[in-house]
Amino acid sequence: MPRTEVFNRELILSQVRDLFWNNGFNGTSMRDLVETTGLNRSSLYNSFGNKQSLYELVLKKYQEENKLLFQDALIRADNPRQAIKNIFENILDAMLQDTKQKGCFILNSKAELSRSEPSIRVLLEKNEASELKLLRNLVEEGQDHNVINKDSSPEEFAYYLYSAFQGFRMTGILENDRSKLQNIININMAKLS
Amino acid sequence: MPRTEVFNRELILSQVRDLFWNNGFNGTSMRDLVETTGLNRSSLYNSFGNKQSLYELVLKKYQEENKLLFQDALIRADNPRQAIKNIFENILDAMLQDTKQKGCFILNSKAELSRSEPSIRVLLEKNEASELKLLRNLVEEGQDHNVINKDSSPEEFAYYLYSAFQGFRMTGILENDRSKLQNIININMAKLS
DNA sequence: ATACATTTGTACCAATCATTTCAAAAGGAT
DNA sequence: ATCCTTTTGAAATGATTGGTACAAATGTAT
Repeated sequence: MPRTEVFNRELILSQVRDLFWNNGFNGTSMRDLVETTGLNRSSLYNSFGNKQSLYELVLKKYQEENKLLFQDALIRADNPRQAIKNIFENILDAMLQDTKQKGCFILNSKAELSRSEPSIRVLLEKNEASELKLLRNLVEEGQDHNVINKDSSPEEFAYYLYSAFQGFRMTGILENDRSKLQNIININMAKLS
Repeated sequence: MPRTEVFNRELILSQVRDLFWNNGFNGTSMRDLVETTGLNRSSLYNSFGNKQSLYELVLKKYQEENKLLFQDALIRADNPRQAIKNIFENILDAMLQDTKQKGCFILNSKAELSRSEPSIRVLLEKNEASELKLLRNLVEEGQDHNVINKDSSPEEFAYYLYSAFQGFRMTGILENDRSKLQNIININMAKLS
């Protein structure tokens, strides 16, 4: 019965994500999206809704991909302390691979839209809560196994690490010297052991 | 000979700064600026140039004000280690006073414009360089006076602190619980002594 | 009071914005 | 091959964008 979509949905969403990521919501026009995806204006609206829903769609997608960065770090780790270091280094690798130095899409959204778009704020708060939870559990486990010190509570260390990750990503926007960035990781990690 | 301006230049620039700070460059229209300043469109252009120059003007202004936050911290400090703590706490106070949770104007600019506006990038790079220099000197002095440990070089600690400040400000956008934020400061400071 | 440089108010500009309209094209099911 | 639903293409919508033109108002200096 129906005619089927001819485009690669994943590819289109990646292109949309990169555009919003680089230029922000207000710095990206539907015209830009049409041009870089090669999709027709109608197809874009028909398949993904309006500009706002398109943005939320790719922000959610990015948040999921970001979670994978965390999960990969956990899988590769021998212990919780190593897992946290792996998270830092996964972020570092992502930063060095991003030659345009777009920073973190989540943080860019936070800076641009957390005050003006309640629905975006909700997405950001959910992301914060889930990251904090993961970190809290990781620290707790690490303290149980004596690979993380008990100078602060899991909750406190979690906030500290969450803050450190954000600073690390923001620093990477103007700085792409691997050794300077690695040094930041090292000092942060030193506080845990 | 000439007719003189009737408006309060400082007040106008504060209003412009707050608008750009809250909504970003692309999220703020000249119409918005006219409405909130109460100034006429012509006066705005005549006295401050176009939108871009207006933005750069208030970003520079903010960077200067931000520097005062640092200098105040130095003045109030007994030693370099205390000075760094004071910087953190000056930032904390500024964050708690800002009920709209706009974050840091410099970081918002970095997220939104560092890639698309070369002249803004230059301003941001200058700011980074001057902050790093101040922190490096502070750490060096602190190490000389044995109030900061020598686990890392002044340069390394400076980058670490610069990164920590940024993370701290970004965290404050969604979080305004004083004790949670104070806790982040405490853990960061613990790494120095 | 007159002259004059500057600021201000109003109106306007073309370009771009997000979104919609609607007919044409397309492809799977019968 | 025909039907039918969906995806497309092109054009147009009204609103808003940043910026300008120009005359009127204004205040200082003479």
